[in-house]
Amino acid sequence: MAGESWKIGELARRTGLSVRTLHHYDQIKLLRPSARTASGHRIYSSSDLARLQQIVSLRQVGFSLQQIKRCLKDPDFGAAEALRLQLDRVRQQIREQQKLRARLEALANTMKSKKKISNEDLIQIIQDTIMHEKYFTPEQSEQIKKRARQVGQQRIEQSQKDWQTLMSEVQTEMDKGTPPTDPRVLALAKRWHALVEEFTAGDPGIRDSLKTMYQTESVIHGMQIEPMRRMMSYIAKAREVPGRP
Amino acid sequence: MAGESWKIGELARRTGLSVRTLHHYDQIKLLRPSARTASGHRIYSSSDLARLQQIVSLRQVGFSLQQIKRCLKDPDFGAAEALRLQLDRVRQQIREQQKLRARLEALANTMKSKKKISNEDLIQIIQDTIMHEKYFTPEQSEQIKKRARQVGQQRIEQSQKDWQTLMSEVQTEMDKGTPPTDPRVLALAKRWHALVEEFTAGDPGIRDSLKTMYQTESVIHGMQIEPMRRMMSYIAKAREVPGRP
DNA sequence: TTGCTCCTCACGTCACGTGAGGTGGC
DNA sequence: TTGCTCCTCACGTCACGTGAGGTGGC
Repeated sequence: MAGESWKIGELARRTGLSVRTLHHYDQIKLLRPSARTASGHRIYSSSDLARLQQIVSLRQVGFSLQQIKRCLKDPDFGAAEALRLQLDRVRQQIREQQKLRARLEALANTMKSKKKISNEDLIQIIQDTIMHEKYFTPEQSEQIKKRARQVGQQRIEQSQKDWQTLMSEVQTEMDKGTPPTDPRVLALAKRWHALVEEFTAGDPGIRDSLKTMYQTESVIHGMQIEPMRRMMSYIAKAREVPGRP
Repeated sequence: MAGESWKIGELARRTGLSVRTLHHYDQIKLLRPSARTASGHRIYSSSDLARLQQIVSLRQVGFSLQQIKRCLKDPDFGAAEALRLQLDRVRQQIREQQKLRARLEALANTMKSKKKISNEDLIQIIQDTIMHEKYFTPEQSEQIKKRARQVGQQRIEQSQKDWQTLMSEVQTEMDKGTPPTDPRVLALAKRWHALVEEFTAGDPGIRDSLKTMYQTESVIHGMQIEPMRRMMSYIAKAREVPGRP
């Protein structure tokens, strides 16, 4: 029981904490050195060290300094209960971080097929990715990605151009007042459905999700989709016709 | 292009943010409403909304508000690079959170076999758990846990009592100055090794880790282990004897 | 005397939450 | 006139990091 003792710097080195941290613990009365020299230097005893090690351990299970204070002072502090809550919180946080990781990985994936992207385009991609998550399950996303790999980057770009072309043709007919029962509109409808089928690969789940997305959102990929919705209902009427006598 | 516009409360409701958050974004010049009423009320235009949606998206990939500001202002801001760094950070954080989760789960496991535990005892268990992690691999921990389940709680408690008894007997012989070559000490050594073997289940890896732990730490399970180290070397000498002619 | 350690303020961090105290528009 | 919304300060959060300016002990 010689009673070893340390100055603040020595204790910091022994424990891997910073001197500032020990100052802070002193300040908030979490760990006050049991003595001071005449000139005011802090002197920590071996029981101070033992307490500090308890503090560090409790920090390492995620307790706040306030919780640690109460835990060390108040025998009625429900430490076991606090640990259970802590576990719940950590599990929840891991789930959230994993979502974020999946999002960032999806972005990294999307980006690696492109060359230089402007910040503006990148933000657009981010917005699309996040919106995508809202309507497609991870399995559906996986399915779509797999399909994209199968058909290849070139075909995807071609499809996008085909969409542009098709939409402007549809808009033209609508502007001209062509009735949806016109055979030209039916032809456009067939191309429309073919492109949708190509994207969904015939998967009805993906088809439904896509439809919900277009019915819910007002802007997709930076485009107002209200005009597109009007095209959709025009095209839908075209399909009804062949069924009639 | 009628140019819709919203007051701050309306915009908050539309985006799910708080009014205070929008005040904050205004304050740090991240999103300033493009107009004010005569009485000073903020008026947000649809392009303000578009910018806000970009901000929200960038927040959802983990960017800080400062990063978002730069990303929206400076075309040279390396957003793609920042995303990669963000992914690294998130992966690292997940690894750390998973360690913490494993620790808390180990604690929950240890605790569920006990009834009411005082905070003091619980802190002791936490310290032991954390120390344990330093010397045993997850596989070894799993091994030890499995073994504990096999032998049962009762046998474990009995072993701990046996340890206490044995150590006090060894201490007695040391105090009496009994030479380690004495047959009584050899008998003690045999009991000692039997208890170690029982804990390690004959696994040499676990045996080594245990030895390293006792050689490195100065306090284990709240006990000074310096006296125990002295016992160990006394006991070790006892073993050397039978080998001699 | 020179280094190194120690001391006490005290501001800064990050993204807002939460009042306080008062005004504006239906 | 009563509610509801809006306004501008301004402190608080959490666990310290980071100086600033000065003193103490070998």
